Amino acid sequence: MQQTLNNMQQEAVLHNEGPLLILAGAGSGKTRVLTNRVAYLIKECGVAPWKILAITFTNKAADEMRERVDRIVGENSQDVWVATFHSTCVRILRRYIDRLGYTSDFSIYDADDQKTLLKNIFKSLEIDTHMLKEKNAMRVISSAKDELIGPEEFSKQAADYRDELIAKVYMEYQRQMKKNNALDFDDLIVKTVQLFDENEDVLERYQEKFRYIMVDEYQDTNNAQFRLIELLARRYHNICVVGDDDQSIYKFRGANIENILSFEKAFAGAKVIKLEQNYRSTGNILEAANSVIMHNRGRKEKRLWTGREDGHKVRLYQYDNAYDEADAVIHDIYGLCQDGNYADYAVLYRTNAQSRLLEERCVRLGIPYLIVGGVNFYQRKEIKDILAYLKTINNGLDDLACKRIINVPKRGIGAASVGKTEASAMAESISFYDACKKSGNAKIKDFVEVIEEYKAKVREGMKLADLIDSLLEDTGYREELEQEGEVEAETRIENIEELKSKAAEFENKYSLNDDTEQGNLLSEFLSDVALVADVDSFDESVSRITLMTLHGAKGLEFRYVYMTGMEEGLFPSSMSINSDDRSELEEERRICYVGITRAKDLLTMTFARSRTVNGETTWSKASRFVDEIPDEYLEKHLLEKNYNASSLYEDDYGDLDYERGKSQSETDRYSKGGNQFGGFNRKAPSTYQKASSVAKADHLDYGVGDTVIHTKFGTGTVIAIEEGERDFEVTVDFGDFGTRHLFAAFAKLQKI
DNA sequence: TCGAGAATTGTTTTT
DNA sequence: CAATTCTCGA
Repeated sequence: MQQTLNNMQQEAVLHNEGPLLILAGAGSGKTRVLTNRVAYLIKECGVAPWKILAITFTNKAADEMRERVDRIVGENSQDVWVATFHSTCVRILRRYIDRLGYTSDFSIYDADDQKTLLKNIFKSLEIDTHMLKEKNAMRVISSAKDELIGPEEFSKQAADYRDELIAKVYMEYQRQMKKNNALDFDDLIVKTVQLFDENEDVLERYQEKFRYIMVDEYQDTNNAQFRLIELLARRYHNICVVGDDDQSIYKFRGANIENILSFEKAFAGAKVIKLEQNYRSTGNILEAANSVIMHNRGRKEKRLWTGREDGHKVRLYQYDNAYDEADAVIHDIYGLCQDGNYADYAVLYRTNAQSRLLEERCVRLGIPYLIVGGVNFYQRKEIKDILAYLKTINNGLDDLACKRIINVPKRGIGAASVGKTEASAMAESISFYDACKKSGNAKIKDFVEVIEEYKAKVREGMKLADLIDSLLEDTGYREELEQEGEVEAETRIENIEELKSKAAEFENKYSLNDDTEQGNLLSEFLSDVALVADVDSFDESVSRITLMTLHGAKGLEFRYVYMTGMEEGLFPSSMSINSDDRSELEEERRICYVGITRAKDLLTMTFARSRTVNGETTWSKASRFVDEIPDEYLEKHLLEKNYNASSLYEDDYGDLDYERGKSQSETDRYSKGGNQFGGFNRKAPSTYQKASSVAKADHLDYGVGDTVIHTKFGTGTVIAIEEGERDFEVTVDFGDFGTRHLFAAFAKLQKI
């Protein structure tokens, strides 16, 4: 990053009063501008830190920003309110939500919870899921909320039978949410807007508090979020938003590029500053990005430039199938990474499902990796169970949480008893938990007793970690897990331990904080946990390859980036290709643009002729986005023979540089155990760099026939050791885990 | 009440 | 293909 601010950046920093729209291209130093702006406001303009609000998209971005502000401003910089939209709203709501008829210990429902609730609603409304699927209903309701359309209004607008049905579901959904004293992610924004709309005094308080407002990743805001900041900034107009229309990739979540245009309308006289100098990528990478994004029509004209050297051309590789692709990419990284710092490498893909193959290769080669995305820590079963206990203790109105754990671990309370209690709750219109209290069922009584006991413990100020611990013992949860046995239970217990330490950490932070906005500890902890995204815990200081979706990579940068699965139908997705809405394809192109611009030094794009999707083998050609990059920026490595449909049944593999094993039919590749993955002992791909012996040991302290232990696979027997140029390649039979080829330096095998 | 096996369903992307 | 949901027998 450059030492001083360029002219445009400086102008943005110095413009401290009145509305400001910064159109910041990828890698143009927008975070730097934002942080410097905060510093300038505090140090030069004498603005009190607590009057500044900076809204980011992820917690990670918020932490990063806070850290950087700390570094420049020092001292009372922690008074600057840096948070995501969602956590900002939670903090406001915890304080004032009673005005809307909820209580401040409200629960936050994630997608799973929403789905459970919807399922119940579908059942009670007797909706045939062939007519309408929960998921669709959820999507429609969510986008209605993004547009601040409530159930009543939605009902009025309903155009057809399906809409009317959804309106009914929406209505019931909101009713139940209220009854459970719960809000979903969308509600957090919607309810805050509603709070402001209906309570002039509250709005005024926050307008006064937040005299200076900054919004990062502005292109990702949806209408509700736009409305929120518009309300807050209405009084003083000191609002600065930073965004890039080319990086708007969350349309499916309601993000509205139009917000960039409406900004100038909503805030008259807004100053607009463009940042077009890129400080991140080499010339070739940037030109590739420019040439791709040029094909979009709905965009503000701009062209990024860089002062950096041209660098290596963008490498393009074609492989026969997805297995080869994964294999080659990971091998390539292994070959390229001479300094052992794998944190410089990211492998990106369009869909989470693609991570599996890549992960497998990393495990096999013993190369450290981290998958970001997929299943969030907090949505694992065991964690959600514990959290449901905490929610039940904290918010007796949360029926969902209570029902989740009433028979976990098994207490012999089955569906029948639950149904009976549910009915009586309904009849008396009380919460499920209150109905439990009144229940005559002895087992349910025992359950209630446990919860009551813990409510008392919380009141007495028991530490969160201790609370979880004793919960595990008292309920027999730990015991049940242990009986379940073996490896599974162990990782689950480890996860719970992890949760305990996070709880302890949170409690420490909490007790140090004397913020007036904070409510009770348990509520705060639960909402903190609910709003954590997987990217948030991503730590770039650890040496490991990062595997994630292109969406997940937004806002990050890596020296080496691999964009995999560059195939028509996958990326751009077939959905967007078949859609008659051109903008869907443009969104895909923006995703591609985001991916390309993550790379600092070297970008590699790969695609495969065939790939298994949904258990079916599909054949595809290169993504159109690849074709949109002129040859002058590309270094192509294509297979010699192009696939065509007529040669499907011919021997199409003869000219490849490796043997394709006869037994490797599409179907038995996935069979468990054994070393059935083909292609490993083929000639290394041409990208496989000359090996150096950085990590290579001069000898191994085990030999053929020895029993060794591996951290992931457990114990195994060494079958063969081959001395490669760069490292020893060891073949080990791990029994259940099959036979594996491993690099000795990474596998860290230990003789036992 | 609960587990095992059968049937069904699905794929973008996520705060 | 895999994950989730459904169904049926004990």
